[in-house]
Amino acid sequence: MLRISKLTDYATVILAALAEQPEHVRTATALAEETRIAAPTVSKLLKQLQRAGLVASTRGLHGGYQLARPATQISAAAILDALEGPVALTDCSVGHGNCDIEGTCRVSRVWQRLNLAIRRSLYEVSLAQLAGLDTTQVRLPELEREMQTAATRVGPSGVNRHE
Amino acid sequence: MLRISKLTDYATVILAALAEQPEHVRTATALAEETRIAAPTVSKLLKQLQRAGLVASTRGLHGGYQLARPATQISAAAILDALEGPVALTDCSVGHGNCDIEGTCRVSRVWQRLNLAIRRSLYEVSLAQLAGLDTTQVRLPELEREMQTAATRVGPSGVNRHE
DNA sequence: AGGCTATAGGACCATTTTAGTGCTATTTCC
DNA sequence: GGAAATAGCACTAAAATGGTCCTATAGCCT
Repeated sequence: MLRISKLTDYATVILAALAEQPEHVRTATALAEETRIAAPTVSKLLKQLQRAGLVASTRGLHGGYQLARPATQISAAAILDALEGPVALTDCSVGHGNCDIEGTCRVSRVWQRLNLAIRRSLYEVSLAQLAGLDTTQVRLPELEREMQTAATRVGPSGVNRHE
Repeated sequence: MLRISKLTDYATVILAALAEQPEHVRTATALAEETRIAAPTVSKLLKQLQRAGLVASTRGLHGGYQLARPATQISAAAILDALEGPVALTDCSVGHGNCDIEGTCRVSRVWQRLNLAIRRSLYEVSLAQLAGLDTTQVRLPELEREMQTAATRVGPSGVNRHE
């Protein structure tokens, strides 16, 4: 769990494709072929990304999509926000007013803190890094060592496939 | 998004209740009353937690549940693992063998890194901290400042309610 | 021994969320 | 005006989630 949706994963692949040639305008169908993702899905995702301001679109003949700003200025958090709304570990936040133990519940405070920790990590990673274009500066230094030690217990989780 | 399920949230509340009196054995129904969570749900969750080794159970008359080990030695990651399986940002990990762009996909590497960053945060927080019993040492120092600056843009997300 | 009280482990169903498709309107170039 | 593209919905199918119930088993007490 704590997974991102498949659509968000697709969106990342699409954005990464756009990031490789930022000034080149491409159509949704062209991107579908390039990424091997179903055309209607690509189209739908691009519309969402446009609304969120991550990609710019031109309509009409010879229209298409391109990144709205440099890949270095698009964070992973922005991508998640665009497709899934803001990160919130617990549902409680969208409250329906029926929490009985609200007053005595001390659990929330630290969930909130974790929430921010995760969000911070997502802010620090750019699309350029996700796409592998900015290899010089992946700013999660404290994790370099962790990656080796934790590889065994995380198992195949981190090995992503995109379809 | 990136939320934990409601059941995991419940589980945390239940565990927090157990953490307050670690040596006191309580029944599922007693915990249900205490936490105001529906009894069958509490029972179901406790069974899962028992299987995961987070709580110890005694059967028969005067049976019930208690923490299997001190609250300081139960991490948030362990709780999530128990209820939702290991954290994996992308579905790809549970592969069905139909990823077309596997070879050329450079996106995965950084998702993996983010995955570990998140996991690390979850490892560093114990049940004792979640329950507010161990206020002395909440080990996410770099976030203290972030919490203030980010409070505005995160909105009500972090304000949890438990029902 | 027998009954009461508790957990163990399923099977099961309703609801919600997610994924994916399709249709119509609009914009722009030729 | 027509062709090619995006914009914005509405809709359906499938999967995950949340929640309930039933039967089996273990332990204590009379």
